[in-house]
Amino acid sequence: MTLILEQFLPYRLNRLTEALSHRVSLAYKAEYDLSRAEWRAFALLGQAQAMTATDISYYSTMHKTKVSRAILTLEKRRWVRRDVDEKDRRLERISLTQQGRRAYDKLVPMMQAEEAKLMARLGAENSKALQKGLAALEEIYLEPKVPTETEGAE
Amino acid sequence: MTLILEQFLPYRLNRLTEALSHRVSLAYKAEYDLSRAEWRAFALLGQAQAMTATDISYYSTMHKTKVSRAILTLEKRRWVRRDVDEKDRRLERISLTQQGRRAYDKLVPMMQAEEAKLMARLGAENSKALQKGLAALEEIYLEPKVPTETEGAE
DNA sequence: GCATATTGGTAACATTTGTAACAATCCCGT
DNA sequence: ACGGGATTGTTACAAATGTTACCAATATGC
Repeated sequence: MTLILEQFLPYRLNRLTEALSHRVSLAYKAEYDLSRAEWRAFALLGQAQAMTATDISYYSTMHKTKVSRAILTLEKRRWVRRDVDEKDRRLERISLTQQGRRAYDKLVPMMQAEEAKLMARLGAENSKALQKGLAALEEIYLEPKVPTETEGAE
Repeated sequence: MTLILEQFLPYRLNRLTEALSHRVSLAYKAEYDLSRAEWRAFALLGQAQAMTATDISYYSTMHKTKVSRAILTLEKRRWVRRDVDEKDRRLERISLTQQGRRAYDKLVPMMQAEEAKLMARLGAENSKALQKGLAALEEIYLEPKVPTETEGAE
């Protein structure tokens, strides 16, 4: 009785995630000395106009205290700012500052270049297969949840 | 200029890995109170006859001190044992004890059942696409480091 | 309206993790 | 055979992380 890890999905995903995340981190670490947590929060904020810390936590699958600290660091760099939501004053809507946006605009092309390079190496056919497979997985495991809902453990 | 994270491979992989790993962890946590690190080392050891800590570190993408500690814990449970390699006395060949093997034999079917359930939900076509895509990725990012002779059957 | 529960976010504390230094062993050229 | 350098694994200490408790604001139930 043996579990063949080379065929076991969590194992494969874990190794690939590690390898890819590490590769990509070289760019934002070298350029801006961002931690992984900071980069993840930052990238999310670059895409949305404003998010709450809870949103970031959900989409990044990072613990909320980790997010809290990442945001604090980004805030100190003046890359993000917070505005208390006037309708629900518990909420802090976090968004990029102009300075943050400039950094973002510089970082994104590097990431896209890396991604493009990868896709080229994969080839059209494999790339397509991958997209299809991942999309199917996401549909099963990442049912889009409304961000404001509570984080059920599972 | 925006990086669309839903299409960004490291982001997608990260979320999926988290979701799947968490799902799977429910089984070994509930049954045996294993940590993630312990489970990973354990699963590797179940598959090979014997591995060194360095091997485990490489294949699990875990830091070597983390591996060192996981092994210690497993050893205390009498699930694994170490034997100093007589040819190279720096090496410790780690392997499952009989007791460890029994636990492994109990755990593996649970994991396989989970995997099978997932594949069924994915469907044959998506599953095939996923396999293909991942295999291609692995070829690029996980160039097989030649396993040390330690891993081969002797 | 008022008490109570819930939510978003932070802080304090304890645990876990990684970095750096270490001992033991081996390798290799001389 | 010797010595510098590499490799394996552990440990001490510092940094990162998560658990828990907490505060403030809001929602809910009576």
